[in-house]
Amino acid sequence: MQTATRHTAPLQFVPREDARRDAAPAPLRTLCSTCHLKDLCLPCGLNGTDIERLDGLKFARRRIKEGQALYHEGEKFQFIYAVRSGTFKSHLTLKDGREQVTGFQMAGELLGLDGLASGQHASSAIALEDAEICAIPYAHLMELASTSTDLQHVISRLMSREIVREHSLMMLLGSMNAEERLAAFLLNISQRMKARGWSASEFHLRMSRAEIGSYLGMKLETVSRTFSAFQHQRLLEVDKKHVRITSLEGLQQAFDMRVQ
Amino acid sequence: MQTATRHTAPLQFVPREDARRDAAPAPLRTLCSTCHLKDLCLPCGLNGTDIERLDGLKFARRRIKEGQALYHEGEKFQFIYAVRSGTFKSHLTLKDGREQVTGFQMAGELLGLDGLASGQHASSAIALEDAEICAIPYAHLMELASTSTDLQHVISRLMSREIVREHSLMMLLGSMNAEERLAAFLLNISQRMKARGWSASEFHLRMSRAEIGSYLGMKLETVSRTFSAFQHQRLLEVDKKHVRITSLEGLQQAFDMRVQ
DNA sequence: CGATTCCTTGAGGCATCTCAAGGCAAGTGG
DNA sequence: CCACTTGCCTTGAGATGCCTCAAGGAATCG
Repeated sequence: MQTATRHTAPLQFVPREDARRDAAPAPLRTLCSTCHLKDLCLPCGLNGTDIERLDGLKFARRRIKEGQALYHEGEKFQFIYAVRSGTFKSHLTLKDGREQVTGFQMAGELLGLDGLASGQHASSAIALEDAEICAIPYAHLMELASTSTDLQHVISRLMSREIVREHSLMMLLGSMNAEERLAAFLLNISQRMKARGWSASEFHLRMSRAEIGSYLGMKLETVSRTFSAFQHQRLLEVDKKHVRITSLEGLQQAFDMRVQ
Repeated sequence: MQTATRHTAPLQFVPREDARRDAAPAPLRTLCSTCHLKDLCLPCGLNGTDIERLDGLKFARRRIKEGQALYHEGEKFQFIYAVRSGTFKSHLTLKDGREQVTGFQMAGELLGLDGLASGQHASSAIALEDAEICAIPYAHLMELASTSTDLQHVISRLMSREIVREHSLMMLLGSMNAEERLAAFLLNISQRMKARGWSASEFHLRMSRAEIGSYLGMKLETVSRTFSAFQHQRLLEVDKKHVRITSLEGLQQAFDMRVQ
């Protein structure tokens, strides 16, 4: 295990040295209402007035380097994190050192909601590439929510979405075979890429075969073999982490075999 | 499939005929502050003033007969349900007719939180025995929450708890073998029984082998064989659905092999 | 250039699934 | 009350999909 993954990134807002050199530092105040991710992220579903109310939210932007942790399992829960750029994995660590990946988070998605239950983070979040996040103080968010029922609804809805997401994952883990699992995974990534304005058919996976395997409940060798099988079936073209879906219908079919 | 499971129980408060005969009808107003489940259910963690505020909540009590649905996947979401008595299963139905059980709910636990995300229930809830629930209108609950930040916190915490619960299930489905899965399941049931003042070592399972199997991601035959294996290991005494844990330590060990 | 990490592929083993048969308990109808 | 059905559980035997172990290739890094 790398030492980097054991170390939590500093809490304060720190534009990295190289960022200072080749670009203007990020503005001190970032507003939800002008954020390019506002249709995916926290403000999603809010009307004009409420989005402006969200602008009252003071939060820090932080850069997280690849391999660094945003938070660790067991750490005190204080912030909800919104991914601005980059990709994260959430995972639990088992007693014997193995990990179960519980999710991958992309731009506009939230991290840390599982910490509310006990006041401690129930999982760890690791950056899979250099990333940037907004750290929203939970207490402050709830304060703001008490002034707007719509904002309360949005927060509840986001948490419910997480529950629904995990339901489908349980279905996947509980009753699908290797090909169905990987097809479901790739179709999910594809949709999320599309929602972010990227190509739905060609993308770069940020996670390793082992991480995909942990997420899907299979060994890395099985993930690799299933990628190869999809290539032979002419559903994909794979070059390491670069994936091109050549037959979306075929993938859908592999997935649709069992799922609604 | 029985027709009963395809039919949703009526929405209005209906004391059943036989209930009217052999007992006084349930009171028209049920108060959270005097409920025997208040330490497990919605009021959990609230202080005196806020619990009394919860008493402003108007909700109906409903009886659900064994096999009947509280709600179906796809139905409009309007209520959060609190189990007063009885046991439920939540499940998703796959295209090919098979089902994935996503959880079992006991007295004091909440049902329906997955409906918030889209305004439609994402799963179905079926009573595994005659049961009674409180149907709490979600809009009304949120109205009340807008008057109390503590109540908001409690609702968020309950949703977060559901996320954490599903995390552990993912860990179970993703990286444990049959014995570990069943041990984890039985220990979980045992804890929840204990929290309700029942015996932690001897209880009656309300769900079938097939339902346990669906929940744990294994076939009913494997569940049955694993029960038998535990009996041979002198960890359990099993008679159909009646289970007596004779070695809690042994079960813990079967489970602890991998999990924190 | 060696060390390291990640990926791919092969061969064999094993845990779980599949298929099948039979037992038990509860319900039903004659 | 008995014969029959039905649902649920248990157990066995064989099949199989995924895992384990192992080797080697490709890319990255100091």
